[in-house]
Amino acid sequence: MFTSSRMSSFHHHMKTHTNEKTHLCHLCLKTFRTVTLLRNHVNTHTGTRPYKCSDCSMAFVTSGELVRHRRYKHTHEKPFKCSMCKYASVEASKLKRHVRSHTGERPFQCCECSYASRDTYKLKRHMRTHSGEKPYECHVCHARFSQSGTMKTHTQQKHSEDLPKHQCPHCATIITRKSDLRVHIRNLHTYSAAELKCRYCSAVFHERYALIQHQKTHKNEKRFKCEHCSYACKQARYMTSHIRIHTGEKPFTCLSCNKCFRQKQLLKVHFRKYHDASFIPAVYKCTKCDKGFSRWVLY
DNA sequence: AAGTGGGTCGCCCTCTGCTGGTTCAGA
DNA sequence: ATCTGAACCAGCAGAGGGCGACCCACTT
Repeated sequence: MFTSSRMSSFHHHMKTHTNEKTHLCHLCLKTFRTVTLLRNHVNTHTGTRPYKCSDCSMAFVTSGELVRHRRYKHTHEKPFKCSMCKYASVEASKLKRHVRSHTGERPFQCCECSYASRDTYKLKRHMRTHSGEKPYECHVCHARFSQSGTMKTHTQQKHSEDLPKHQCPHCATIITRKSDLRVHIRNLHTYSAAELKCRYCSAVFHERYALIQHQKTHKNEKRFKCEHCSYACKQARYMTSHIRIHTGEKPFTCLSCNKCFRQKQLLKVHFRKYHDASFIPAVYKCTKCDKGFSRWVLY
């Protein structure tokens, strides 16, 4: 309800209800209620910005814009304070938008899917996922992206020489993206309540990285030891064939002369030597004593 | 009537962080 | 040859900063 002690103010107020816009912009034919509004509008055409900032080179059409600019850039005065957290903003609309992050309100519904956003920009940006629009192009390889940030990261990682690196605080690993470092820490350096057992011995760990480091110590170890002699080897398959020395087992039989062998390889060598007519043993000569060998392995 | 200050709506931008598919080296 | 898993990568959403344009009430 508008009240005023002055008749002029009352008349002025009443004009706001008439929608009477008599001031015409001769450049775009738009009409305005007051001369001031028209003048401000014409200034947007001409580029006239009478309100200049004393602390930087910015200039504005209206005094209100200047005040707001000064709050953002120079005074940092933030009159709109959130009652639920420490957030404060220069503009009421920003506070309104921020409050939605507390209430969960999402007034902007996508017409193509169930997504709803808290502000118009996010909905507009989301709509690109339906339209396939990719307005941002890499100036080097011309790859296209739907968001500027994605393009920026791409350019930095693919085409920049001094790209930032992220050192893991727990190990020597260096990872190019901060978010990937977080994944690395989560997967390898986070305490696990469940025991992580070494696949080669009885050791147990509660952190994956420690387990992996420990398992590496087994790498050159001859873990497979013969129960009957001092023989040891790195792989189980070698032990299987070694054990046949003690058991006398010879599972590979030559079909030409019925001779039996412990290893498939031994049978192969036998067959080529005694039954394969096309086989010509290669002669490998020692570079130092000129002695000849029929097999490279003996050399 | 003109000027001023506060307010609203809308647009665009950046920074940030998570997610899931792909690649590649080592087992 | 195959499997596994860590790092790489693009996609996409959340949050907030900054400005343009305009409107309105009040004061001068």
